[in-house]
Amino acid sequence: MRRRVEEGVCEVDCVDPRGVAGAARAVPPEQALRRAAEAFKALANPSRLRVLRALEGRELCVCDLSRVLRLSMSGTSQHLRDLRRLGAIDFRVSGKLVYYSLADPFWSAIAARVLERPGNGEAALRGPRLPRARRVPA
Amino acid sequence: MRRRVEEGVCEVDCVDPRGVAGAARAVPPEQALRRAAEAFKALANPSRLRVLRALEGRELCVCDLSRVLRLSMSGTSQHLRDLRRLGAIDFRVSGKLVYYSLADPFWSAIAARVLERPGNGEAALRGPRLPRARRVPA
DNA sequence: AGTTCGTTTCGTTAGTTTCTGAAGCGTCGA
DNA sequence: TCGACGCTTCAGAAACTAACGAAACGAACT
Repeated sequence: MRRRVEEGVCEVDCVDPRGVAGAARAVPPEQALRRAAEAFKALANPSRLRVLRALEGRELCVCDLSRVLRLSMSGTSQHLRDLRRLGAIDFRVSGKLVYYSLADPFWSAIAARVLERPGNGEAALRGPRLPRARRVPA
Repeated sequence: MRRRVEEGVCEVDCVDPRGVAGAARAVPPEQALRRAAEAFKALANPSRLRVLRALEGRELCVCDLSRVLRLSMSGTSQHLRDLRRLGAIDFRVSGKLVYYSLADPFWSAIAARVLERPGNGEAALRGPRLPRARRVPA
């Protein structure tokens, strides 16, 4: 006796309506989620993390940074733009050179915490296959 | 009198060889960077952040979660796989249902910190154009 | 003025992410 | 033992990302 299965919805009001309601209340508004996701995206790249470390305690021009990143200067410039949008770095122009430096320590601190985490995100590199569920009595 | 400009490299040994050397020393090894970037990638999505909040203090089955995410069940399942790879969540099978819950508080704490940041990553949403440099004497 | 050169922007290409729907797996209840 | 159903996996479409080289921009020299 099918109910709403036709509509791609599981059972009537599904397993735990109160849990769902509570969860819905606990979830931040869409815009905050999008913002935070954007921020994490800015950190989600090895070259950009490299920049945050390279600038720890020093300022460097784009040219030198591109050497540290082993990346073309235009590629480097684009990563720097992303980090600048995040607010993680700032720059200063002196003649022909543009010197970048850390701006908001919040972001470099977060990067550092994840980088220094013992066996950091190691799980994230385990092959695509995950151990399958072991059955547990209700 | 051109030097190495032909090769796409800026000037001889560029602006600040000592800074470059220091930065190169400060930068973590490639693998650590890749791992951390993977971890941040797992957090860099509004739906996955939503999951981490929804599971705060409760466990939910995939079916209910897909309702909270307003997403197909298969899409939900894939996000859960990613978070599981990260080690952020865990699951428990009971009959036909699979209940997911938070595992390592490290990751949900990081997500929370960024989500709760006042005006979090707001910069990251400023239009693509950034204010251009103001000149500053050397 | 004209050239040089560091930096940024643009245009393109290759690779990645995210979603949906279909097919498959495994458990429960009839 | 069969069908129903929750969940996962697969396959494919659409959108996005990361890299490069070419072109543009602008400050500093001649």
